[in-house]
Amino acid sequence: MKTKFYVTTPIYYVNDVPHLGHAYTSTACDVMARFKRLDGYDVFFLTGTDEHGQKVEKAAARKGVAPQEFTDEVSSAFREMARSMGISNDDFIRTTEVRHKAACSELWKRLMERGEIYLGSYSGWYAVRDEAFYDESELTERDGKKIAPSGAEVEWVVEPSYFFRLSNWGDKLLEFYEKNPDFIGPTSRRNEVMSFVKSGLKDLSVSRTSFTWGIPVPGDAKHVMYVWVDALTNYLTATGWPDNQAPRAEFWPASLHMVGKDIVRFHAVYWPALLMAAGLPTPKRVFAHGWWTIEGEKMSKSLGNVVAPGDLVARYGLDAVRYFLLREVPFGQDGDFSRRALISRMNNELANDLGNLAQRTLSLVARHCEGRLPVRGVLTPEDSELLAAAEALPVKMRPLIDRQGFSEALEEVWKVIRAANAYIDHQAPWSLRKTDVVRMATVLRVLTGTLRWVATVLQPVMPGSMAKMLDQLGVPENARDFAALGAPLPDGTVLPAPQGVFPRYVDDAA
RNA sequence: GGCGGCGUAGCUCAGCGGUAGAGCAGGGGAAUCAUAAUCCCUUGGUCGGUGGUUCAAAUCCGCCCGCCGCUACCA
Repeated sequence: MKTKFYVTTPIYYVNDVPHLGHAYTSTACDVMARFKRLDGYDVFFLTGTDEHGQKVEKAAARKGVAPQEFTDEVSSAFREMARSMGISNDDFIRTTEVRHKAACSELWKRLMERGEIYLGSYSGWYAVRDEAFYDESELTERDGKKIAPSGAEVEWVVEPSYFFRLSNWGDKLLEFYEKNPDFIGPTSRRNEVMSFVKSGLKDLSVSRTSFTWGIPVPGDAKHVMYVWVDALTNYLTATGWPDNQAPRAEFWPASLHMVGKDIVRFHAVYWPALLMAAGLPTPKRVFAHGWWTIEGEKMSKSLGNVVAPGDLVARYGLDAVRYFLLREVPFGQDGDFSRRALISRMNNELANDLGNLAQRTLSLVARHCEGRLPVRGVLTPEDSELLAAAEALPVKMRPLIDRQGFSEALEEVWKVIRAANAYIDHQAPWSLRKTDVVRMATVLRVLTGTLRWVATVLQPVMPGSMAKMLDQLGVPENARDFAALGAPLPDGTVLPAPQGVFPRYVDDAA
């Protein structure tokens, strides 16, 4: 039986339209999912939308539509984003679905039964104008009145609220982090989370009475669940929970929750605490990636520089964008998305290094080997060295991918591609054609073999382009996973006419 | 304020106790199979500053300077 691998994107909040950041998270998860599938895992890849909460309720009201109608529309925009980015998710969950409400209610009931949730009251300085609570320390005084940073007047408000006994779980969380050093990545986030927990946890207010667009609290319809309790539960819902006979029940606990750095706390503190409190297994890993700036500036609506994934794909091509996102920046750090950097990667690495290597190799095969996979003769040390480097790729990449080291994994592949370019130059098969045809055949076969390994391991990042390259290398569709790499293709396999996979990007703006 | 991190070639970064590295950018050369792509060689750094530990420090410790993150109830 195959090992299970369950990866999730956050469910995207429908108060926003899909932008580069969403595409980034989803693409990273997609690469995880595709890599694991190629490596023989049984993968469940989940994405979806988070649709409850006051912001959504208000946004719908502003548009003059019912919340459900509003979320239907925005949710479909996220579905479309996934399609345009080539995301291979197995399910798309919406928190407004019946299955999800059922799972949330069940989780709530269990927490109540275990005494982990109690009815109390939430009190604080509330600004009616801002509809927000402020901490005492944020307030200033004017004419004897407390004033919020926004300038709004605040008043002391007490309202009933259910609370989760988060304060009981601090020590258990710390113990959990110690025992599972890989639970939070990268390490800098782990440090932050641990210091946050060490500073002491307060009980968490987990219901709201100030709006109604949410999942009702079982047995107390005046309250709706705090949106994060609702949202986090989606990961469980999608496995069919609480039905332990559901087809996907075996996927819990999740292998990896990919998140943006802004929502680490919810995933690395609240979520495991809720699960432990409910007596359920905790996810294996939470990884927080960084943000993109656009041409050196923060992406924001007011700057008008929000990048729509669809526009990028239309202009530069899907695989180039996916490659750039994962190659340009060490995953976990912030990075800058610039047109110049993207084009540089496209032309130097995709067109020149890889595309041109395939093209020059395959056109020599087409012209001088009758378009058939040539016979490999006796190997020289140079031949063996290149092949060994290519064949080591899955082994080298596995641990890197397991800790989301995408750019490092790609760097490993490019080391092999650069070595192959050096090899073809040194071996000069175009000269061997006149002096030693047998040797020429061996050199070309070593190169097509190397390219097959390279194209195979690059499929998760660039599925479309690598499918084309594997077509040209004569690799049948059922022989494109890692397990199939062990069996060389038959000599004489007929190859299609070579075609460029990565054209150079010529700037037409100039 | 507290806790944590970072500051290494023009740019992006790796190295984290043993005579400074990669990619890109710049310079020179080779080759001509290929998407004018490729290959080889090369310029360039007192590793933020300053004290200390050590036979030996970019690497460990102290202080200083400069950036950045976290420091809970919008999601």
